[in-house]
Amino acid sequence: MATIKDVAKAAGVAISTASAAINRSAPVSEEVLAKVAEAVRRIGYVPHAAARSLRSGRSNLIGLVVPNIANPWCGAVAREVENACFASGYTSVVYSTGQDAARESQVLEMMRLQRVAGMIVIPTRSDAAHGAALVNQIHVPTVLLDMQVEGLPFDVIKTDNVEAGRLATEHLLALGHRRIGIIVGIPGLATSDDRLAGYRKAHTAAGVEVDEELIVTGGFDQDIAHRAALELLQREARPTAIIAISNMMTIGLLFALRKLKLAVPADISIVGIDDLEFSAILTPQPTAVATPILPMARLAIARLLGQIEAKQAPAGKIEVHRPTLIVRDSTARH
Amino acid sequence: MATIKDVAKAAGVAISTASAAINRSAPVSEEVLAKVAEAVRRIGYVPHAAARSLRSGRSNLIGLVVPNIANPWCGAVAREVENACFASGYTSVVYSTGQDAARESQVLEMMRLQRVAGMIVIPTRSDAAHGAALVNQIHVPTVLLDMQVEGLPFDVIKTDNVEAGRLATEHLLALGHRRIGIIVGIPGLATSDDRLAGYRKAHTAAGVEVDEELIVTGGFDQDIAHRAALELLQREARPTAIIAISNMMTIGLLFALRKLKLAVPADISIVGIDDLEFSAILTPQPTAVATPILPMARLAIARLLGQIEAKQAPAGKIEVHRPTLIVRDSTARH
DNA sequence: TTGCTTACACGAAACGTTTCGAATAGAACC
DNA sequence: GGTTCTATTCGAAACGTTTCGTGTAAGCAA
Repeated sequence: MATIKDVAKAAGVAISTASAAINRSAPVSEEVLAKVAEAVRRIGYVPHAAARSLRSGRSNLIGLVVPNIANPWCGAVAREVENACFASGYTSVVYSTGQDAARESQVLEMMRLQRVAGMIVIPTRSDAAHGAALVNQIHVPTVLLDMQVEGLPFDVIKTDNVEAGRLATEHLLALGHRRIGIIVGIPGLATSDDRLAGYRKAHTAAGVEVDEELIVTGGFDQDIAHRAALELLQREARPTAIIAISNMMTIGLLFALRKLKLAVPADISIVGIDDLEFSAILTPQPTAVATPILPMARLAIARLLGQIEAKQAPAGKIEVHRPTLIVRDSTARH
Repeated sequence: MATIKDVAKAAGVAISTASAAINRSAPVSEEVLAKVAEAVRRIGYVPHAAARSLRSGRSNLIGLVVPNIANPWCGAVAREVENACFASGYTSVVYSTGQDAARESQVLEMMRLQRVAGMIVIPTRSDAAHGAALVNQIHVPTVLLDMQVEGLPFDVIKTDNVEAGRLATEHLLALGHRRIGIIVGIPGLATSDDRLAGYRKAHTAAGVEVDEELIVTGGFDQDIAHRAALELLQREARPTAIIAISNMMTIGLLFALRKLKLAVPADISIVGIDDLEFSAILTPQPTAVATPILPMARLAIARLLGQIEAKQAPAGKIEVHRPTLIVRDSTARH
């Protein structure tokens, strides 16, 4: 494959001159500029990113660490990141953690191997122990998306998860529901815990006592949430409404309802947190608390690129975006 | 950041010995092996992928070029590719083309810049002109997924799209439908053309004439398909059944039906090509022709890695996977 | 013309690896 | 004890860039 040496030879200039012409990194005469450009075109020269990054010490790789790239929610983030990277001459490399801390550690190691210039990370855990482990593994500008990690000094872009849980619950309480089930994810995970906290907060505000029995753990997967929902729905004293705290969990819940032939919202009301892109074609259309994932993703990558280019340290700033309740047909008065 | 030089110094050996010990690329005594391993651990050394690939001429990057990573279908492919890459010490870099040839060209240029070891490409076009353009841009082992490109000498892993179109149509014809609409994607694109060909084939086999008016072009996007579906559905002489040839198009179609308050399958029957993962929670559950995307993706990456490691040339083999009809509730006798 | 500046072009070093031929040391053989 | 072999270790070159200190010719002021 053609190298810059070939370009230099073809253009009849020194290698360093060719480099300067290609990168416009030093003054070069119009004449030489044209000769080099022509040579590049003729030879079909494309610089070698690895060599470039090795010498310059600057990488053009941006790491994206998500729970699961097959999840459309993550896909949307990836798309935004990819777009922004492309526009700025970076290339994104994506890895999925499967929401598993050990795997996350391996993935971060890979990122280190590739010497990414910076990372956007949706973490697997949010506790201090996890933060302590991670702080030694991350040596590049990083922006945490969707979730804060205790003790990690990076910028965070997240949703107000307490508010998200509160909005969903408040809506159901206002409709007269008093036995509201909630399927949470992994305990100890901030997104999950916070949304549950919002659930409690709404209850307190309404003066309704929380029945701890109605809080079930479902994991963030569709399958596990599905099983948890089945269990919850088949109890003697069934809740009159259920909240699922993530998109995949909502699908699992809807599947369980379908299986048990329960009518929504006649038999039971449903609220999902995180909206489903295809909710318009569901029957009934699910009431949901939407989180502004696209703007958040865009902001995250913009922040990251800013930190990389300006070599400015992260402010450790936590930016919280407001979720919004979208009332549709899956919730009714009780 | 620590380099192999630091490791060598810490272990009290030469750089080349350290390299040999780390990579097990040459015989090294047990004693030195242990010393080097210990040094690596203590210093926290992680090799520099760029330097390594520069010197060795081998890259550990695998390129994945898809229409749109936010599309769950592509996400599923990405996940499989990522998994296989991870297991073999490669890292995948994903780029979306937006089904646009110009963008695809830019993306391939990026892949070239990164000197990927190989690529899995879901092409944007399949005609010979496109093949002629692409053949000059691709210089690494490549496997084409989902679609063949005329004149490109690579292995292809695809579905039998004619059969997919035929299965969907045959099913509807067997149910007594005679006016079957079909929303196709971009004309000239093999997946689209072939599925349409299957539609014609089924008609011929059943001795039913095709009404060309019922073939509308919708693009692969949800929005465009949605508009095309609306147009088709609001005609004087409405078809009694409609086929959508991709997952996103099916969503667009379902949305249009919902908007027009048409009952499925009472008013009209629906078949989608490519199954929707969440079809279980739709009402009615859509009859679909499923394509084995996961096995195909797994096969593609396995093939590619094989070609890269064995340095064996692609056989130019076209592997065709069978689609299967899954009858659910969206189709009824006419 | 001389001296000084400006504008550009050049050559060589360096980035962190791998690779390969050469060096060394001990073991085995005669 | 010298020679040959084997097993390991070493040193230096090379991969394709960027970067930086020098060199040089033209332009300008004196």
